[in-house]
Amino acid sequence: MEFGSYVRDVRERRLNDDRSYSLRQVAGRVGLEPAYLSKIERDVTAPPSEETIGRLAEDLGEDRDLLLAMAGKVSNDLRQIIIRRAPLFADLLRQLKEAPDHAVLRIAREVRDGDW
Amino acid sequence: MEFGSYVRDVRERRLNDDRSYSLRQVAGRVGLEPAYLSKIERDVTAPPSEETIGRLAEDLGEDRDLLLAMAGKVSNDLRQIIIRRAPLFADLLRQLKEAPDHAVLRIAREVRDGDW
DNA sequence: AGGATCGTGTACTGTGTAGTACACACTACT
DNA sequence: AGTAGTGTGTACTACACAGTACACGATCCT
Repeated sequence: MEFGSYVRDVRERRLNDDRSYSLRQVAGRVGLEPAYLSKIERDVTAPPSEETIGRLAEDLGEDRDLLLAMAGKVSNDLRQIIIRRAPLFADLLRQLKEAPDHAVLRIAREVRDGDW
Repeated sequence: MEFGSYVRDVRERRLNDDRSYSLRQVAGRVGLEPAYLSKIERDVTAPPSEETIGRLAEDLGEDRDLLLAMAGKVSNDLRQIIIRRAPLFADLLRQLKEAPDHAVLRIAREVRDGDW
């Protein structure tokens, strides 16, 4: 699914039981021209900037990283984490490319529990 | 160190025992105008595109991911790995942010040895 | 019936990206 | 002494990015 159609779906679901989720009102809260948000939601134009996607995700109660991913972007803080130790993290990510979800999850859990 | 100065240092080191590493010849092999490479090496202009950095890294025998990182960029294939399973990898990376190098390396090794 | 709200069509703008093209002065051979 | 090669200054270009501004017709409310 495209970024825009997904945003539209989410917004319209919210709109069902909250009239403040009209395109115009969301655009107002997020700080965009309604015409621009309209074009975004119809995928007439490319997804907006990372900052705008962040505000949109917050207003719609969606996961910021997921929304960014649908826009083909990676959050700036993640980019910085990789860049700081580039060859190291590059290798790790390429190793993890084919690893199943539960393995990646297990690793994240182990690291969180601090057993290094 | 800035991207450009680093490239210049590397190139001049190569130039010491191989006259084919003049700015003009490298530019020729990599497919750039000499004036442009000159501006890049003096950090007068922003680092070039990912593709160009890749060709530069190859010609200079440098690590592609490292050079990209110095340019503030992340390789496209890594971005795709994250984007495919965005919230999952986002969480993992944030967990690993403070982990020491040897811990990250150990994880990469374990994954490579396929014990999941 | 009439104002408020709704989504959208069209035109325009400023900034950044990723370079090319050409001319110039300096140095190094031979 | 001449020519080949070196790095650099300046001007320019094409295209993408990230939007704003305004007008329009349709719908809802009361």
